[in-house]
This record gives sequence, structure tokens and C-alpha cells, in this order.
Amino acid sequence: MPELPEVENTRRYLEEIGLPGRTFSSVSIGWARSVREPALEDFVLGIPNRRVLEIRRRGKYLVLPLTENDFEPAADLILHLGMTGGLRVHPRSQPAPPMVRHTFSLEDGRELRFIDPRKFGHLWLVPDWEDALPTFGPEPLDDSFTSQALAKILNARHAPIKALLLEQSVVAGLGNLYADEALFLAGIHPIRPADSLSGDEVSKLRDGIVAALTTALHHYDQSRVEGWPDPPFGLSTWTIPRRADEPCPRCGASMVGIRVRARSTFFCPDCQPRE
DNA sequence: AGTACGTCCTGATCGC
DNA sequence: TGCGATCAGGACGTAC
Repeated sequence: MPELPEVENTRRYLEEIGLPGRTFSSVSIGWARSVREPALEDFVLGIPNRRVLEIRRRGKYLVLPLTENDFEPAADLILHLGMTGGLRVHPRSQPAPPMVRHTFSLEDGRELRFIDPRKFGHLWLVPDWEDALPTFGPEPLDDSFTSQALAKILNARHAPIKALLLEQSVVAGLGNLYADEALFLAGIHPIRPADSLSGDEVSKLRDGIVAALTTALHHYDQSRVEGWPDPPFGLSTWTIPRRADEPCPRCGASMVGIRVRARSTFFCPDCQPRE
């Protein structure tokens, strides 16, 4: 699933293939419900003749400031990949892969293709992205993501720590897989109430989050992939097994699978004790 | 306000 | 072997 490392990998891919500086000529929306804002006809009218200034990321969202005069941002195009979304830039002559839901044509003869089998991805075209999206928690790869900042948030909440790690208002960019990975690296049981974590545990959790994300990013940087959904999604080379009864990579005990907030959750009962 | 759960989607996998 | 049922989960709406 596209989480922070997959979205960041996509961002770097779009930079490397030279999307910044390119101008859209048109857009084709193949699934109208993907467009969150504005109305579909206004979205389609707002794309042509606008140039991509840069490609930014906030949590799992990609933000593309667009301009008409090369300097002043005229609007922000926001892309969210949902669960199965991916972006590709191909020559228009190249056959489109399956499940392309939206196509942004570029003036250089290429197309930005939004692949999204399950249609959970979303698009916005707004004056200012910060006004269109809800409040985010800290960006976990920024210097501001300290254990003190994390503790302040977690100490005020009693829900299972796993559930809170999935909330973008707690930490921006974590999803189900990296939340499990971070808890494993920190040695913390996923259903521990957030406000029961000691300062030392919160510190280990912060480090686990950073380690899980940076390890994945390093993996993607070693060999840039076009991003989810398309193999290689190489997590199997380093992540904890997401299947019950498989051996814990650290101690060999059988991994346990439970559900937290209707999300599949895997942990090692020996490395992540309940108490 | 904090917490919990249903909903949207469809391809892959499970189970009888 | 075949086919219907279940699973997967990011974010939001609704309910308590």
C-alpha cells in the first residue's frame, strides 16, 4: 500500500523523469468520484496550460503547485494514491498499462497516468493545499519529529498505540505496514494503550518509525521503481512477515496475527510483550 | 472530544 | 475443480 516511502519514491520518480517544468495540455478523468474538489467540469477546465512548478509531499499526499506565468502558483494539484494507486509518465505512443483511471496529457508528448485498480485514490485542484486537507501530525523524517513531540500527542490518548499510528493527525505518512514495522522495531505490543507508554518506550517508538521509513526509502533509492502498484515492491526482503505462524526475524518465535480497528496486525509475542 | 465501526472498490485468495 | 465468500486497507462519515 502506498505509505510515506512509496509516496516519496513516487515523488522522486516524478522529479527524475522531469515532470517539474512540464505543462499540462489536457486531462481525462475516467472515474468522476475520484475528484474531490472542485466540481468535475471545473477540475478539467483548470488543468490545461498550467505548468508544474515542483512536486512536494505531505504525509501520503503529493502536492503539485501549478503556474500560468512561471512564477506565481495559480493552484495546487493534490494527488492521493489511496490503497492501490500509482503514477507513471510514459510517451503517449506507449500502450497504457491496465487500470489507468486518469490521464494528464503533457505538452511534451508524454502522459501522466494515474493507475488505481480499486479507485481509492483522490484528486483535488485548489487555491491552497493546506486549506483543503485536514491537519497533519508531525512529518516523521523532519527534525521536528522528536520523542518529546510524539509523547505529547500519545500521552493524551488512550486508544491502542497501533490504531493511533494509523491516524494522520498523530504522525503523517504511516500506514498499516510501517506501523507494524515500527512497533516491532520498538518492541512494543500493538494494543498497548498509548498513554501507558513510558518515555523510554516513546523514544524507542520514534526511532522505530524513523528506522522503518528510512530503511524503506534507502531500499527504493538503491533502485528507483515506478512505484506501487507494480513489482518489485521489495518489502519482503526486509519487513516482518505479514502472516501468522511465520518465524520472527529476530528471535524465531511464531508471529501472531490479530485485528486492531479492523486492520490486520502482526507482531512477535516474545519481542513485543503485552506488559 | 475520543473512540469505534461501516463504507467505498476490485483483484487475489480462501474454503467448501 | 469450480465458484461464491472473504480479505485487503486509507480516509471519511456517522454513531455512541
